[in-house]
Amino acid sequence: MTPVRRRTLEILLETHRAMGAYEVLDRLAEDGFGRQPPVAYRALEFLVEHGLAHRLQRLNAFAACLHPGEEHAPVFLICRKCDKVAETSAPAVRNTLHDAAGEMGFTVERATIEALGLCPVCAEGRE
Amino acid sequence: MTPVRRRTLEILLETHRAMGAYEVLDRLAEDGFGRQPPVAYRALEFLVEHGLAHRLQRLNAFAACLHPGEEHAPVFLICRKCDKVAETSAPAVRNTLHDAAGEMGFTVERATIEALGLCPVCAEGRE
DNA sequence: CTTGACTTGTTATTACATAACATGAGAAGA
DNA sequence: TCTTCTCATGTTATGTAATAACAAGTCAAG
Ligand SMILES: [Zn+2]
Ligand SMILES: [Zn+2]
Ligand SMILES: [Zn+2]
Ligand SMILES: [Zn+2]
Repeated sequence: MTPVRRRTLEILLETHRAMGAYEVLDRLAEDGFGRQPPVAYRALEFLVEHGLAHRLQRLNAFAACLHPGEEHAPVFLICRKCDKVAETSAPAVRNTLHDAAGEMGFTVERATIEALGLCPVCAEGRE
Repeated sequence: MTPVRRRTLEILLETHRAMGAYEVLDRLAEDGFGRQPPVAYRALEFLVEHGLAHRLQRLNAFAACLHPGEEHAPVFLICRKCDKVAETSAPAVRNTLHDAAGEMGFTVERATIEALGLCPVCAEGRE
Protein backbone atom coordinates (compact mmCIF):
# COMPACT_ATOMS: atom_id res chain seq x y z
CA MET A 1 0.00 0.00 0.00
CA THR A 2 1.70 3.11 -1.25
CA PRO A 3 0.60 6.75 -1.07
CA VAL A 4 -1.07 6.88 -4.51
CA ARG A 5 -2.86 3.61 -3.95
CA ARG A 6 -3.98 4.56 -0.48
CA ARG A 7 -5.20 7.93 -1.66
CA THR A 8 -7.03 6.33 -4.58
CA LEU A 9 -8.87 4.03 -2.22
CA GLU A 10 -9.70 6.94 0.05
CA ILE A 11 -11.15 8.84 -2.87
CA LEU A 12 -13.37 5.93 -3.79
CA LEU A 13 -14.46 5.55 -0.18
CA GLU A 14 -15.10 9.26 0.33
CA THR A 15 -17.34 9.69 -2.65
CA HIS A 16 -19.07 6.44 -1.91
CA ARG A 17 -20.17 5.85 -5.44
CA ALA A 18 -18.85 4.64 -8.77
CA MET A 19 -16.23 6.90 -10.29
CA GLY A 20 -14.64 7.01 -13.71
CA ALA A 21 -10.87 6.66 -13.87
CA TYR A 22 -10.44 10.22 -15.11
CA GLU A 23 -12.52 11.55 -12.27
CA VAL A 24 -10.26 9.74 -9.82
CA LEU A 25 -7.27 11.06 -11.72
CA ASP A 26 -8.40 14.65 -11.28
CA ARG A 27 -8.58 14.18 -7.53
CA LEU A 28 -5.18 12.57 -7.43
CA ALA A 29 -3.70 15.42 -9.41
CA GLU A 30 -5.19 17.91 -6.95
CA ASP A 31 -3.33 16.10 -4.21
CA GLY A 32 -0.02 16.40 -5.99
CA PHE A 33 0.12 13.07 -7.74
CA GLY A 34 0.63 12.61 -11.46
CA ARG A 35 -1.97 13.91 -13.86
CA GLN A 36 -1.63 11.22 -16.52
CA PRO A 37 -4.15 8.42 -17.07
CA PRO A 38 -1.76 5.58 -16.22
CA VAL A 39 -1.39 6.93 -12.69
CA ALA A 40 -5.07 6.37 -11.98
CA TYR A 41 -5.45 3.21 -14.00
CA ARG A 42 -2.52 1.54 -12.31
CA ALA A 43 -3.70 2.38 -8.84
CA LEU A 44 -7.22 1.24 -9.64
CA GLU A 45 -5.95 -1.95 -11.18
CA PHE A 46 -3.99 -2.67 -8.03
CA LEU A 47 -7.02 -2.11 -5.84
CA VAL A 48 -9.17 -4.35 -8.00
CA GLU A 49 -6.57 -7.10 -8.03
CA HIS A 50 -6.33 -7.02 -4.28
CA GLY A 51 -10.07 -7.04 -3.74
CA LEU A 52 -10.24 -3.50 -2.40
CA ALA A 53 -12.29 -2.14 -5.27
CA HIS A 54 -14.48 -3.37 -8.07
CA ARG A 55 -14.86 -2.45 -11.65
CA LEU A 56 -18.30 -1.81 -13.07
CA GLN A 57 -18.33 -2.79 -16.69
CA ARG A 58 -21.64 -1.16 -17.48
CA LEU A 59 -20.46 2.18 -16.22
CA ASN A 60 -16.81 2.13 -17.20
CA ALA A 61 -16.23 2.97 -13.58
CA PHE A 62 -14.78 1.80 -10.30
CA ALA A 63 -16.09 1.62 -6.76
CA ALA A 64 -14.56 0.75 -3.42
CA CYS A 65 -15.36 -2.71 -2.17
CA LEU A 66 -17.73 -2.79 0.78
CA HIS A 67 -16.49 -6.12 2.06
CA PRO A 68 -12.75 -6.06 1.55
CA GLY A 69 -10.85 -9.15 2.57
CA GLU A 70 -13.99 -11.19 2.88
CA GLU A 71 -13.51 -13.13 -0.34
CA HIS A 72 -16.91 -12.54 -1.73
CA ALA A 73 -18.85 -12.69 -4.97
CA PRO A 74 -20.28 -9.26 -5.57
CA VAL A 75 -23.44 -8.37 -7.44
CA PHE A 76 -24.09 -4.77 -8.32
CA LEU A 77 -27.42 -3.02 -8.38
CA ILE A 78 -27.26 0.18 -10.35
CA CYS A 79 -30.15 2.63 -10.10
CA ARG A 80 -30.82 4.18 -13.47
CA LYS A 81 -32.47 7.19 -11.88
CA CYS A 82 -30.22 8.33 -9.05
CA ASP A 83 -27.11 6.51 -10.29
CA LYS A 84 -26.46 5.00 -6.89
CA VAL A 85 -24.68 1.67 -6.89
CA ALA A 86 -25.32 -0.97 -4.28
CA GLU A 87 -22.94 -3.86 -3.81
CA THR A 88 -24.47 -6.97 -2.45
CA SER A 89 -23.06 -10.39 -1.95
CA ALA A 90 -25.32 -12.97 -3.49
CA PRO A 91 -23.71 -16.40 -3.30
CA ALA A 92 -26.92 -17.98 -4.55
CA VAL A 93 -26.65 -16.09 -7.83
CA ARG A 94 -23.05 -17.14 -8.27
CA ASN A 95 -23.80 -20.74 -7.47
CA THR A 96 -26.63 -20.83 -9.94
CA LEU A 97 -24.36 -19.34 -12.56
CA HIS A 98 -21.61 -21.85 -11.86
CA ASP A 99 -24.10 -24.68 -12.11
CA ALA A 100 -25.59 -23.43 -15.36
CA ALA A 101 -22.14 -22.97 -16.87
CA GLY A 102 -21.03 -26.33 -15.57
CA GLU A 103 -23.81 -28.04 -17.46
CA MET A 104 -22.21 -26.76 -20.61
CA GLY A 105 -18.77 -27.82 -19.51
CA PHE A 106 -17.72 -24.24 -18.97
CA THR A 107 -15.51 -23.37 -16.02
CA VAL A 108 -16.28 -19.97 -14.51
CA GLU A 109 -13.32 -18.13 -13.10
CA ARG A 110 -14.67 -14.62 -12.77
CA ALA A 111 -18.13 -13.28 -13.33
CA THR A 112 -19.65 -9.89 -13.90
CA ILE A 113 -23.16 -9.56 -12.57
CA GLU A 114 -24.64 -6.10 -12.81
CA ALA A 115 -28.29 -5.25 -12.66
CA LEU A 116 -29.82 -2.03 -13.89
CA GLY A 117 -33.08 -0.92 -12.38
CA LEU A 118 -34.61 1.14 -9.63
CA CYS A 119 -33.48 1.46 -6.05
CA PRO A 120 -36.13 1.40 -3.31
CA VAL A 121 -36.19 5.18 -3.00
CA CYS A 122 -36.58 5.88 -6.70
CA ALA A 123 -39.07 3.07 -7.20
CA GLU A 124 -41.31 4.60 -4.56
CA GLY A 125 -41.27 8.00 -6.19
CA ARG A 126 -43.65 6.79 -8.85
CA GLU A 127 -41.30 5.44 -11.53
CA MET B 1 -35.36 -3.69 -41.04
CA THR B 2 -33.36 -1.56 -43.46
CA PRO B 3 -30.33 -2.45 -45.56
CA VAL B 4 -27.70 -1.25 -43.09
CA ARG B 5 -29.39 -2.95 -40.20
CA ARG B 6 -29.90 -6.17 -42.10
CA ARG B 7 -26.32 -6.18 -43.25
CA THR B 8 -25.09 -5.47 -39.75
CA LEU B 9 -26.99 -8.44 -38.44
CA GLU B 10 -25.66 -10.60 -41.25
CA ILE B 11 -22.12 -9.59 -40.39
CA LEU B 12 -22.62 -10.58 -36.78
CA LEU B 13 -24.14 -13.87 -37.84
CA GLU B 14 -21.46 -14.65 -40.40
CA THR B 15 -18.54 -14.15 -38.07
CA HIS B 16 -20.36 -15.98 -35.32
CA ARG B 17 -18.46 -14.27 -32.56
CA ALA B 18 -18.31 -11.04 -30.65
CA MET B 19 -17.25 -8.06 -32.74
CA GLY B 20 -16.25 -4.55 -31.84
CA ALA B 21 -18.30 -1.73 -33.34
CA TYR B 22 -15.38 -0.53 -35.43
CA GLU B 23 -14.82 -3.99 -36.81
CA VAL B 24 -18.44 -4.10 -37.91
CA LEU B 25 -18.04 -0.62 -39.32
CA ASP B 26 -15.16 -1.71 -41.54
CA ARG B 27 -17.27 -4.45 -43.03
CA LEU B 28 -20.16 -2.10 -43.62
CA ALA B 29 -17.87 0.36 -45.34
CA GLU B 30 -16.60 -2.41 -47.62
CA ASP B 31 -20.18 -3.00 -48.63
CA GLY B 32 -20.71 0.62 -49.58
CA PHE B 33 -22.27 1.92 -46.39
CA GLY B 34 -20.98 4.87 -44.42
CA ARG B 35 -17.55 4.68 -42.82
CA GLN B 36 -18.30 6.76 -39.74
CA PRO B 37 -18.77 5.32 -36.25
CA PRO B 38 -22.41 6.42 -35.86
CA VAL B 39 -23.38 4.23 -38.79
CA ALA B 40 -22.33 1.10 -36.96
CA TYR B 41 -23.35 2.22 -33.51
CA ARG B 42 -26.86 3.12 -34.62
CA ALA B 43 -27.42 -0.15 -36.42
CA LEU B 44 -26.07 -2.12 -33.48
CA GLU B 45 -28.18 -0.15 -31.06
CA PHE B 46 -31.24 -0.96 -33.12
CA LEU B 47 -30.44 -4.66 -33.15
CA VAL B 48 -29.86 -4.72 -29.41
CA GLU B 49 -33.08 -2.86 -28.72
CA HIS B 50 -35.02 -5.31 -30.81
CA GLY B 51 -33.45 -8.37 -29.26
CA LEU B 52 -31.53 -9.39 -32.35
CA ALA B 53 -28.13 -8.83 -30.85
CA HIS B 54 -26.49 -8.48 -27.48
CA ARG B 55 -23.87 -6.24 -26.11
CA LEU B 56 -20.97 -7.70 -24.15
CA GLN B 57 -19.82 -5.19 -21.62
CA ARG B 58 -16.62 -6.98 -20.74
CA LEU B 59 -15.49 -7.00 -24.33
CA ASN B 60 -16.86 -3.72 -25.58
CA ALA B 61 -18.37 -5.83 -28.28
CA PHE B 62 -21.57 -7.09 -29.85
CA ALA B 63 -22.82 -10.50 -30.88
CA ALA B 64 -25.87 -11.74 -32.73
CA CYS B 65 -28.55 -13.23 -30.53
CA LEU B 66 -28.88 -16.98 -30.82
CA HIS B 67 -32.50 -17.02 -29.74
CA PRO B 68 -34.09 -13.99 -31.35
CA GLY B 69 -37.72 -13.37 -30.65
CA GLU B 70 -37.77 -15.84 -27.83
CA GLU B 71 -37.77 -13.25 -25.06
CA HIS B 72 -34.96 -14.72 -23.07
CA ALA B 73 -32.49 -13.85 -20.38
CA PRO B 74 -29.02 -14.40 -21.76
CA VAL B 75 -25.91 -15.33 -19.88
CA PHE B 76 -22.56 -15.16 -21.63
CA LEU B 77 -19.68 -17.50 -21.17
CA ILE B 78 -16.48 -16.00 -22.48
CA CYS B 79 -13.45 -18.26 -22.88
CA ARG B 80 -10.31 -16.38 -21.93
CA LYS B 81 -8.16 -18.67 -24.00
CA CYS B 82 -9.85 -19.04 -27.38
CA ASP B 83 -12.07 -15.96 -27.03
CA LYS B 84 -15.17 -17.86 -28.03
CA VAL B 85 -18.41 -16.59 -26.59
CA ALA B 86 -21.30 -18.87 -25.76
CA GLU B 87 -24.75 -17.50 -25.14
CA THR B 88 -26.88 -19.57 -22.89
CA SER B 89 -30.27 -18.90 -21.46
CA ALA B 90 -30.25 -19.43 -17.74
CA PRO B 91 -33.58 -18.43 -16.24
CA ALA B 92 -32.51 -19.84 -12.89
CA VAL B 93 -29.66 -17.35 -12.68
CA ARG B 94 -31.96 -14.48 -13.51
CA ASN B 95 -34.55 -15.57 -11.03
CA THR B 96 -31.99 -15.86 -8.28
CA LEU B 97 -30.73 -12.40 -9.14
CA HIS B 98 -34.22 -10.93 -9.10
CA ASP B 99 -34.90 -12.54 -5.74
CA ALA B 100 -31.65 -11.33 -4.22
CA ALA B 101 -32.26 -7.81 -5.50
CA GLY B 102 -35.86 -7.92 -4.37
CA GLU B 103 -34.77 -8.58 -0.83
CA MET B 104 -33.07 -5.22 -0.90
CA GLY B 105 -36.08 -3.54 -2.46
CA PHE B 106 -34.29 -3.18 -5.77
CA THR B 107 -36.22 -3.67 -8.99
CA VAL B 108 -34.17 -5.28 -11.73
CA GLU B 109 -35.02 -4.16 -15.24
CA ARG B 110 -32.02 -5.36 -17.18
CA ALA B 111 -29.07 -7.43 -16.10
CA THR B 112 -25.62 -8.09 -17.42
CA ILE B 113 -24.33 -11.54 -16.59
CA GLU B 114 -21.02 -12.42 -18.14
CA ALA B 115 -18.69 -15.14 -17.01
CA LEU B 116 -15.04 -15.36 -17.86
CA GLY B 117 -13.38 -18.74 -17.78
CA LEU B 118 -12.54 -21.76 -19.86
CA CYS B 119 -14.67 -23.46 -22.45
CA PRO B 120 -14.80 -27.29 -22.49
CA VAL B 121 -12.22 -27.54 -25.28
CA CYS B 122 -9.66 -25.23 -23.70
CA ALA B 123 -10.20 -26.69 -20.23
CA GLU B 124 -9.33 -30.12 -21.52
CA GLY B 125 -6.11 -28.94 -23.10
CA ARG B 126 -4.46 -28.82 -19.69
CA GLU B 127 -5.30 -25.29 -18.54
C1' DC C 1 -47.48 19.23 -52.71
C1' DT C 2 -46.34 20.12 -47.98
C1' DT C 3 -45.44 18.49 -43.44
C1' DG C 4 -43.38 15.50 -40.20
C1' DA C 5 -41.22 11.17 -38.80
C1' DC C 6 -37.45 8.55 -39.70
C1' DT C 7 -33.12 6.88 -41.71
C1' DT C 8 -28.68 7.55 -43.30
C1' DG C 9 -24.77 10.17 -43.91
C1' DT C 10 -21.20 13.60 -42.56
C1' DT C 11 -17.66 16.31 -39.42
C1' DA C 12 -15.93 16.93 -35.13
C1' DT C 13 -15.29 15.91 -30.47
C1' DT C 14 -15.34 13.47 -26.19
C1' DA C 15 -14.38 9.63 -23.24
C1' DC C 16 -11.86 5.55 -21.99
C1' DA C 17 -7.57 2.84 -21.94
C1' DT C 18 -2.84 1.36 -22.82
C1' DA C 19 2.00 1.20 -24.98
C1' DA C 20 6.55 2.56 -24.34
C1' DC C 21 10.00 4.77 -22.06
C1' DA C 22 12.59 7.39 -18.04
C1' DT C 23 13.56 7.94 -13.27
C1' DG C 24 14.14 7.05 -8.38
C1' DA C 25 13.82 4.39 -4.03
C1' DG C 26 14.74 0.32 -1.62
C1' DA C 27 16.01 -4.71 -0.98
C1' DA C 28 19.46 -8.37 -1.88
C1' DG C 29 23.79 -9.90 -2.69
C1' DA C 30 29.03 -9.34 -3.78
C1' DT D 1 29.95 -0.21 0.43
C1' DC D 2 28.72 -0.69 -4.01
C1' DT D 3 26.40 -2.91 -7.50
C1' DT D 4 22.21 -4.94 -9.39
C1' DC D 5 17.47 -6.06 -9.56
C1' DT D 6 12.79 -5.10 -8.75
C1' DC D 7 9.13 -2.25 -8.44
C1' DA D 8 6.51 2.06 -8.01
C1' DT D 9 5.82 6.36 -10.07
C1' DG D 10 6.02 9.61 -13.55
C1' DT D 11 6.10 11.14 -18.40
C1' DT D 12 4.76 11.44 -23.67
C1' DA D 13 2.26 9.62 -27.13
C1' DT D 14 -1.10 6.83 -29.10
C1' DG D 15 -4.83 3.71 -29.58
C1' DT D 16 -9.67 2.45 -29.04
C1' DA D 17 -14.63 3.20 -28.03
C1' DA D 18 -18.61 6.25 -28.17
C1' DT D 19 -21.41 10.35 -28.96
C1' DA D 20 -22.82 15.30 -30.22
C1' DA D 21 -24.46 18.07 -33.74
C1' DC D 22 -25.77 18.94 -38.14
C1' DA D 23 -27.24 17.98 -43.31
C1' DA D 24 -29.75 15.65 -46.66
C1' DG D 25 -32.94 12.12 -48.57
C1' DT D 26 -37.11 9.08 -48.32
C1' DC D 27 -41.77 8.30 -47.78
C1' DA D 28 -46.37 8.20 -45.92
C1' DA D 29 -50.20 11.15 -44.01
C1' DG D 30 -52.86 14.95 -44.55
ZN1 LIG E 1 -16.71 -6.14 -2.73
ZN1 LIG F 1 -32.33 5.45 -7.16
ZN1 LIG G 1 -30.01 -13.83 -27.18
ZN1 LIG H 1 -11.84 -21.88 -25.28
